Parts: sequence; C-alpha cells; structure tokens
Amino acid sequence: METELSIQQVAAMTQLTAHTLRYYERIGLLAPVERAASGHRRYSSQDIAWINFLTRLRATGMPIREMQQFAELRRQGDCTLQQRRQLLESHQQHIDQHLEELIQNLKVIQEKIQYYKQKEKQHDTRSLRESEC
Amino acid sequence: METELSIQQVAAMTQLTAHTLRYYERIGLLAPVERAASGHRRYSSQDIAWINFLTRLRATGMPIREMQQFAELRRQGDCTLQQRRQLLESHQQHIDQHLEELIQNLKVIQEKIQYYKQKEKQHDTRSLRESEC
DNA sequence: TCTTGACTTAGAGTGTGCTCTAAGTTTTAT
DNA sequence: ATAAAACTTAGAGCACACTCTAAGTCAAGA
Repeated sequence: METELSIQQVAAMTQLTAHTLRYYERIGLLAPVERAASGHRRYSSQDIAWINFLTRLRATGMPIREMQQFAELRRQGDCTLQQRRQLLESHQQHIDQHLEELIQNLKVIQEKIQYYKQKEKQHDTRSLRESEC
Repeated sequence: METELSIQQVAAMTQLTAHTLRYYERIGLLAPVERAASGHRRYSSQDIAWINFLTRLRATGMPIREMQQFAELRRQGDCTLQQRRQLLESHQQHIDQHLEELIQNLKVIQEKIQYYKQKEKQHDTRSLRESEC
C-alpha cells in the first residue's frame, strides 16, 4: 500500500515544519521524495519512518553532519550495514556518556534545591524577627 | 583565605576559555570580578564555585536567559531564596523530562543496532554465495 | 471563473552561545 | 632595556540548525 502524504500532513505527523522537511531533503537527510504530477511532494510511509528515526538521532544530539553520513550509507544499500551499525554504536556511547553527565549534574542541582530549602527555613525565622523582605 | 586567580588559571580550572569567562561576566552571569591594580581580573574561590555551578546548569540545557535570571536573583540576596529554589525545581523537571526522552530514544537506537546485527548475518551469508560488496 | 490557500525554488535571515579580532596596556623573563 | 606573553576593551564573526521570504505555480471550493 502506497501512502501518499502531502508535506503538510507529514509536518503534522512528525512535528517538523514543511520548511524543515524541505531543508532535510535539500541537505540529503532524505533522498529526493516522490512527486505528484503537479510537482508537489508525496511522502511514503517509509519516508515517515525514516524521518521519525532521524528525529530520534537529533533528539539524542547527533549532529546533522553525522546524520548525513548515516543517510548516505543507507542509500548505498545492504553493503553498508556494518558501517551503519558502527555509527549507531558510537552514537550510543555518546548518549550513554551524556546520560551519565546529566544524572550527575541533576544530582548536584537537587542538592542545591535541598540546601535552599534548609536555608529558606533559617531565613524565614530570622526575617520574621527582623521583618525583612 | 582570598584565592586570587588569573583568568587563564580559571580557564584551565573550569574548561571555559578566557573569552567565555569575559563573556559570562559581560552578560551578567558573573558579577563584576575583582581586579588587580593593573586592571586584570582576579577570581576568588567563590567565583570558581559559582562558575562550576553555572556550567552544570548549561550542561543540563538551561538557556543563558534563565541563568541570567538566576544570577540576578542570587545577587539580590537571601530574600530570593524561594524564587531561586523554584527556578531550580522547574529546571529539574525539564531535566527529568529530557532524561526520559533520551532513554526512550536510546532504546529505539539500541533496537536498530540489534536489527542491523541480525541483518548483517543474513547479508554475510548471502554475499558469500553471490560474492557481492 | 475566481479567489484562497498550499505548493514550488533559491537564497537570505535568525537565535543561541560562543569565539575571535584589533588595538592598545601590563607583566615577566632575559 | 627590551622582547614576548598575557591582559584589557568594544565589537565583529562564526557554527549550527533551522526558519523565513520572494516570486511564482497549482489546486480546490463558491
């Protein structure tokens, strides 16, 4: 079954703008999308799946450059399976590292919040006495 | 004890550049730093601690604008403790959400890696027969 | 048929967060 | 004393990832 979606429909589905979809195609993240007789883009369900995967790569911090490489490998077919896997594994490591840092930083921020809570209490009683603020 | 560090020393300690340290001061993330008689900046250990905390906020995705607000509240003293806590709590929620998304996206990427591994095997046996690639 | 709105392209513009330049002063090592 | 390195400022420039504009074509409803 050939799904045939307009750029606006795809924009709505993927949370990207029509501008961004054209941009992604222009820079090679998407292979040239099929066209209606009028020249308007018609996206297939495979296109949508690919766009959604691209979005996950972006959301996990992969730079556009690397996504372009990945898209190019994909276009070259099954002989690049290993390279694509390696690229994703390398990206996975970056995500793991980022997650670790994020969790560590979150911890410190949570400690600061606790510190503020404590200091707020002290300050409250003091400012009641001295009617500050 | 008054630690008196030059901008290069602080740059080395914080992994920021001297340029960035001046930039942070210029935009109000740092209150005007003390100066030597020559006009050169001299950073205190409190400055370092604050810069390190700022770096954690940045690393967890807080926009500069929000960091500026936070820095301003801090300058206003103890009466803004509650507001500062609320700002951090709101940021904490953003981090939590981001972590959740990251983990979900990571999962999908890991699945793709597994899928590639499987497909690689199939492809390997087939390409041996047909001597492709 | 007309009008409204969506589509097309090439290319310019934007926001964020730095990052660097230029021109001049200060410090430090020889 | 002098050269090299580090500091200062104001402001320009840059990388990234979009985001929008202009000028024109196409499509769908009244």
